[in-house]
This record gives sequence, C-alpha cells and structure tokens, in this order.
Amino acid sequence: YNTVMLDIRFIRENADLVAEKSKQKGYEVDIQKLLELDNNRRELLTEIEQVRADRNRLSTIVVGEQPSSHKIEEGKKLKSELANLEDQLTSVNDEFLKLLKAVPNMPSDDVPVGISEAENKVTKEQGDKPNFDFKPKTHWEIAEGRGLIDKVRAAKVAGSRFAYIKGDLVKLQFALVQFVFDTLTSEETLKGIIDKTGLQNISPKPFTPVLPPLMIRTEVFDAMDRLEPREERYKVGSEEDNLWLQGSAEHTLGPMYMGEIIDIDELPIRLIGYASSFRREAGTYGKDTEGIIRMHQFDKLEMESFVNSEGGMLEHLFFVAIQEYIMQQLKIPYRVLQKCTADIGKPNARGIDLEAWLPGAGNYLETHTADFMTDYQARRLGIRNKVLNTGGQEHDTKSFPTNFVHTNDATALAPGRAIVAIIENYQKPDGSVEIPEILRTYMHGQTSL
RNA sequence: GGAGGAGUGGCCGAGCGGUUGAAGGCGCUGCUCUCGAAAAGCAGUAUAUGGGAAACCGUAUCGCGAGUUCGAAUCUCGCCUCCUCCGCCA
Repeated sequence: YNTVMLDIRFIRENADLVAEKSKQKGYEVDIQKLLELDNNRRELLTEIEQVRADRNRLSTIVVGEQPSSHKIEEGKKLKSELANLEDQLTSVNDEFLKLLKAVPNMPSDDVPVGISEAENKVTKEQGDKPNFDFKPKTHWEIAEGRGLIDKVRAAKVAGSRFAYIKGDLVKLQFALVQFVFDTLTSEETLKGIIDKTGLQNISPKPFTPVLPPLMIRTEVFDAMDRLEPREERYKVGSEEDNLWLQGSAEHTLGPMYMGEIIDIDELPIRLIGYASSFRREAGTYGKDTEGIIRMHQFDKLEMESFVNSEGGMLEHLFFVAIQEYIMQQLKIPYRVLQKCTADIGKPNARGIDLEAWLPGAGNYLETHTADFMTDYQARRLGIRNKVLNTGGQEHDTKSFPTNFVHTNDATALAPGRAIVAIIENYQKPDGSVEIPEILRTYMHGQTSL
C-alpha cells in the first residue's frame, strides 16, 4: 500500500490521476485551474519574498544610528509595493485554497469504483441467522408494544425522529457501553483480536475512554472536512457562538491534537469516545421512519486513532477486526461491505461498513462504519509526528523532521442500532427478548427483557 | 455576568520599537579528557515554506488575526486560552 500524499506537490506531479480519482468519488475538480493558481501563487510569493528581503536589509541598521531620510523614503516605497503584491497574493491564495480543499482524498487502490452505494461490495457474511418457528417481529413492534420506546410523546416534546428510550432498554444500553469500554481498554483482549486476525506488527495499546465536547467550532468542523453538508448539521446558540452540534464523536476527537507535533513513542494514540450525536437527517423524509433506526439524536461509541504514516492501513484493518469481534461477542449475524468510491466520503481513502441482519424487518441494517483518512485530515488539521531516523531512533529533541499522522475513525458500537439488532435476533414467541450472554454480567444476571 | 493578571523555543526564563530566530539556564547530541563513568571544557541543538542536484540562500513564525511604523516579540484593536477574586449555577 502506498501512502497517498495529497498535498499540492502530489497534485502537481499526478494531475491526471487526481482528476480521475476525484471523479470516481463524484467530485468534479478543475485541476488545471488549480495548477494555474499554484503557479501564480508561487510567482507572487517569490516576488514578495524578494521585496521583503530588500526591506529587511534596509531596516537593519547600526544600533544608535538614525536611518537617513533617503532610507525612510526607500522604505516607504517598498512598503507600498509590498502591500500591493500582498493583496494580489491574498486573492490568488484564497482561490487556490478553495480549490485545493475541494480536492477529495484519493481512494485506496482496492476501493471499488462505483457511482452509488448500490455498488458497495459485500466481502463477508458472518454468523448464523436465527431460525424462528413463528413470524419474527420488527424491533418496533416489540419495543413499542412493551413500552420500551415512546416516540409519540417525544414528538410532542421535540418533534419527529426523537424518542424516549425506557426501562430495560436503558439498562441494556449501559450494559453495551460497559462491555465496549471493557473490550477496548483491555490490552489482553486487543492482543487476542490481533492474533486471531493475523495482523502483523500492530500495537495492542489499549484505547483511552473519552467523554468529548458535543459542540464544535465552525473552523474546526471545516478542518475535519465534516462540516459539509451543512444542512445535515445543527447550528447552536447565537451567531457569535460559532458552534455546531457534532454529528459523531469523530468530529471532536479527530481535532483533539490539531496543531501539535506528537512524539513517536506516544503513537498510536487510541481513543474511545462516548457521545450523543446529532443529525438533521435532511432529505430522508419518509425513510427509516419506523422505530429508532434513524434519529436526530443518538448515542455512539466511536474509535479514533492517530498513527504514523506507515501504520494507517493496518490500523484501519484492526478497527474493522474490533468491530467484527464486538458483533461476534454479541452473536449478531452481520455482513461486511467494502464501500465504493461514491460512498466512502470526501476525506476517506477507504471505508468499510458492517451491517447487522434484522430477521423481523428482513433486511440488513448498517451498524458500523470504519473510515481511513490517510494523512488527509491531519494535513488540514496540522497534526504531525516526529519521524524516526535511519537507526530507528527518534531524532534529538530539538531537530527532527516531521510527517503528517494518519487518522482512522470507526464505530465501536452504536447502542441504538445494536439494540434494534438484539431485539430482532433475540426475540421469543411471547414477545420477550433474551439478553446476549456477554451482556448479562453487566445487567446483574438479568437474562431477558 | 463583574474586576484583575498572564500566554516567548522540548522545558524554565530574559527581552517591552532597530543585525533578536530570539540572552541565560535546563535538557538533548557529538567531540575532548578518562580504562570506563561522573565532573569539566568545546561545539551543535525549532518548524514551515520558496529556490537549488547539493552545499546553501531567501521568507514566515514569540497564543491567533488585523493595524500603526522606514522597521514590531516589543505599541494599538479584535479573538482564543489559562489563572485569581466576586456573583450565579449542575
């Protein structure tokens, strides 16, 4: 796997490839225009730096000596010349950056080319679908009937796509959360997953649990390249507040280290965040309206990691392995999808979805997604790591080259959708629901709800 | 919400208009000395970016962004962050 360095130098040298791959992802980018602006920008920069050098030379005087009026006149001339050039640069640069930021990350070579999610490829099916000797119900038929979910009153209070989750389902959610935290903070468990999957050379370093802020500044949201589409986001407070509700813990975990240079021995940094997430679900009217599948507010356990640029792909595969492990522990049948170019998202190089089988609904439901961003987000956020020298040692503390880190994020578990899958797969003829064995200790031995 | 104080290199800390990318110290690296180590001495020790095959040269960066000035780490304004006191509050 080759690291895709999507900086302007890469684009300069691979203009056709970048245009082609952008198109595959559904983004039309005028690369020719971008390169023109780049040239323009660099010419101006050279000129400006020349004038600045002149200015610096001129304003370097012997201490105590006053500059001559001739020098001051000369300085004034340079000043206005510089102001003029800088104005030009600002406008060229703005346009340049706008176009540069519009270029999506390059898909990894194994991402199938496709124009819609219909072209995602199923790469694996795992787990036995349950056989019922009765007609299985949907999660909604079961939960509503038993008073575990109340959407009517929620609609009264907050509108559609909100719900009151009640009773045993609340306990079940916290059991799920505990189970996931225990899994991801155990080095031993992670080692087991690594061994079983056969991944080589990957650290079993445990995840650090995090409760992140649920709001995020406009600039940071944009730097993550997750602000768009804005109509999907909730803006909060007054204009000056400049804050949005996050749509995933990724949005506030990813920029945690922005602007920082990270020591080699601190990597990988692995975080497992728990947060309520908010989405407007614009344009989904009439879709997934039954039950709690698509809500404006839902809770999610999200994995996020920062690794050096050699380990990004491996970390991505590890994240998927963790997701599969969790589904297997819960004994929920699922399939794995490799997302196609149209579906992986602008900052992504690769994306995987896990979908749980819902016997009541008779279809699959996306429960997990894993995103690999290479250094794309890190470049926008300014997250670097020190680079090892040829001897494998870190360079001395004051002098070191740096690289952009690779970022990965992935759902560890979305309790809402996991609950849907559990209800449908573990239902009994009398409408009760068995509790997955792995969760029982977290529910004081309770075996059904 | 009210009143104050502070943000300088990996860390501590000087500088408050003119060769200051930034004194001094700590740390780190190399060398000298030593059988070795410590100590001491000497030297080196930020990042980004443009140009260059390279050596190297230019430019930017003292929380961030604007402004004043021939010249800004230093002056002015806005923003961010942190600290102290008062008020309010889960």
